[in-house]
Amino acid sequence: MNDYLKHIISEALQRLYPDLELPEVVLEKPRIAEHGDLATNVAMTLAKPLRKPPRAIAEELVNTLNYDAGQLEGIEIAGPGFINFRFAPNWLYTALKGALEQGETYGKGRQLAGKRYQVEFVSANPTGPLTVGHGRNAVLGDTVARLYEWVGADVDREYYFNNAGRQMRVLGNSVAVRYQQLLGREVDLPEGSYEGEYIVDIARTLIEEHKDAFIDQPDHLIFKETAERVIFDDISRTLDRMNIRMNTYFNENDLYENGSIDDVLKRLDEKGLTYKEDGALWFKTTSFGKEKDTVLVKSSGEPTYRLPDIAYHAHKLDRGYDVCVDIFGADHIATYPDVLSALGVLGYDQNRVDVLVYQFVTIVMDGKPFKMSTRKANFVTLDELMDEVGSDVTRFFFLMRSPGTHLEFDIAQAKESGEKNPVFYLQYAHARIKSIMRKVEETMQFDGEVDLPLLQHETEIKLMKDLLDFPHWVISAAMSKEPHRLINYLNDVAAGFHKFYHDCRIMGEEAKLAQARIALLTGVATVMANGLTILGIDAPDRM
RNA sequence: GCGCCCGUAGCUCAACUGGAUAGAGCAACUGCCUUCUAAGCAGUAGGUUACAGGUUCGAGCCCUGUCGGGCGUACCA
Repeated sequence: MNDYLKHIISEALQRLYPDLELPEVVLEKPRIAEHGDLATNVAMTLAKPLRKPPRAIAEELVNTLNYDAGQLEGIEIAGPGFINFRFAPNWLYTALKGALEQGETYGKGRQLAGKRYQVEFVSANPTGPLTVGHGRNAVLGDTVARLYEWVGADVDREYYFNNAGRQMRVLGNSVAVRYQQLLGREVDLPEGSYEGEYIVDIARTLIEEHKDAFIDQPDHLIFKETAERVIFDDISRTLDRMNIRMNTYFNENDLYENGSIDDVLKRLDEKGLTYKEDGALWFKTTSFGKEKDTVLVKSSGEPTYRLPDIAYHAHKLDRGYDVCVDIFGADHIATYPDVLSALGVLGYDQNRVDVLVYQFVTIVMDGKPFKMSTRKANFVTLDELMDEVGSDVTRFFFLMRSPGTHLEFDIAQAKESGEKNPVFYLQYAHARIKSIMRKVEETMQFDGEVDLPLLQHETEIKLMKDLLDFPHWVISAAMSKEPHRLINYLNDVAAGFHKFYHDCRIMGEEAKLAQARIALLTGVATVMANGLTILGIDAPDRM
């Protein structure tokens, strides 16, 4: 319908004003239902170049418009010069029928068909369990990946980690100290160690497996390696509970072993963009508008994290992805321009790297902001949260707000809210429909074709129109990387259904009407189920 | 100091990236269950979109400045 209108409008404009450079015709759904189904503002945008009042242009345009009366019921000029289009009811029924035929594929698009996408997210180093602080990253990344899949892309999910840095050494030592303590040695945990109880658990498993074999070798790699293994197991179990399955875990160390790091250094050097000073190797970021140059290799010979970051992105693009998407919090925003600059220098198309930056989550506990620290072990893990509220509520909570705004996560409220949490509003709509279906199946019999035009009630019309918007919102959420748009939409659909539930009945109605209504509800259930699937949230048949 | 993000109802947040009368959920108040799930529906109340200018047919959204908050600004990750 959208394309059809665009087409006839452009055509009319061409006939009216042959000399004019055609503007892009924008159609949008008016916020207010009385304003029709779709509206365009072309008349207003043309007011200036044509030096005519917008309403006059709109009138000329409407008069020359060639349209099929079977598709459009009415065209009006309103306000400062909007042209409002009203669809013929027939169009609505045909479209609904089409949606019903698609069933669980309804809403799938082909916008990114044939494209290979990679989404890199979570990427927490294995120093401790995932906390609610990681939750937003994990859920956003996975859901954006699902959205890309839904619009046709082939998507890989990747977890990038580093097990070689200072923090990991501290981790290994923390385990070693706990190990010694458990075996009766008087050793103090050094300042800055990991204090969490899980460290003691890891030490305990080491004792079970090896007794006191390593009591005099606190520097033995087994401490770090065991910790890493146990913690990674824990992390992937947590992700699994949240319906997140990674395709690959990429170790930063591979970039050193496969030569990517050296390769990047060499190629940057060939472009004359690096130099040595004070024993360190610098990247001339000033030539890209930054105030200072950036250190790539410290005077100690150790690279800064920026160098592997660059190499990692180059490596990802070399692996053949059309687009690589990073999900990260506002604190990492600074690295992004450097990586992009470097990739540009290395000859990559910078548009192949895309970033979703989300604002921080403020944890509120006992009514006060709560600063978490993995090291100091004052944190709430995602597992603990899911024990309380389940994974549906957890996912929903992180998705319901725009990534660009700060998210306040009140632990107490999330735990309390349980049943009255907004996610239940959506699930309830689905369960309620399924319940009706079960009842109807037992008591009513339908034969013959469904007669959709029997759906005439105001709330039925509204519902039908809402259902037909689903594909639009999937695309919108995917392309903007803003899953909350889909949530807002599903909320509207659920509200429309709940209203329908009160306005219209099925059991006790005349059979043909009941049959048509069941068809409509099938559509609603489909949209709710498909939408919740995209969000990684269960659509229960009963609650 | 400089850079990025944010500031919308008492609270938490929307507003499809410049459209028509700024909307939901909590919290408050009022109604609606002998009929398909009241985890619901209908209604009342709540706003100078932080402030001051500017751009244009039109601004919560764009530009400038001010105030307030967050994050950066490391030879830390």
